[in-house]
Amino acid sequence: MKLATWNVNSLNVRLPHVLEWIAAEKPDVLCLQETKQEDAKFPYDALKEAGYNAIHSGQKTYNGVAILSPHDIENPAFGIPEFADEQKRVVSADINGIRIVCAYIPNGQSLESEKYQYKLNWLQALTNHLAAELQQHPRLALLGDYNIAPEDRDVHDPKAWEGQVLVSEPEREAFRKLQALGLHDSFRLFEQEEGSFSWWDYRMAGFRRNLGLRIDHIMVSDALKDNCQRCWIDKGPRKLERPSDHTPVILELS
DNA sequence: ATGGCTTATTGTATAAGA
Repeated sequence: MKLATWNVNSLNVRLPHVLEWIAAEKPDVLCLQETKQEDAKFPYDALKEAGYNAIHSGQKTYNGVAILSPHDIENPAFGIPEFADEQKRVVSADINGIRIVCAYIPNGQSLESEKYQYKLNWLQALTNHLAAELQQHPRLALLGDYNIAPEDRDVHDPKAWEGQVLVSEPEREAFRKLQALGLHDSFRLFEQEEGSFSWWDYRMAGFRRNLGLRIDHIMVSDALKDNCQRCWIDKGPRKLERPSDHTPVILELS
């Protein structure tokens, strides 16, 4: 079983890349973030033709999350219960006996911004919610754009990023709180190349120079840890014309 | 190297992303 996550930065623009990618990779689950479109515009038909069912929670211009799968998508849920949020950032469902949680964690903008406090509050609410979810669903995976580089080795130039969002200590502490629930960063269960990133700035030839961050993650619960076979980042889509600034992360489960 | 890019919007400049 192959699980994947990809921030597409507008599904309207990126649909051709997504269709091409699912045809080639045939993921059992693909979580998308930043679809940036209302549900009425979501391309259910094109995905169905490609053999994929989908659930989506979207809005115009910003945010928007979806789960795609060729399998049945059961018990869908939207958002974080008991955390009122206009922004469409979470969608969950059961697929092949695994609780899939697709999240687009807030960026935070800057440490001084109100959006940063929103990010930290949001992470706390997600963590509380997942603690309860894990009681109900021991087999759980949290996939998405976390907007957190958990360690310095996930940052191309830690010195240059000091004091920025995505790498700050409170954000990393929030990541460790997710780990404390018994969630494992599946990428780090395996030996990986140095300089492995999932996002590169559009500017400054960031991709060509590998000036990236690893901020897209697939965490799995204790019950799934031993099923992890391989986790990797597919840089292929980042090389296409008009790419998303993020590229897919994939986890193979036995 | 604090943005040189890219997205969206009922646009022709602005906001946001990371």
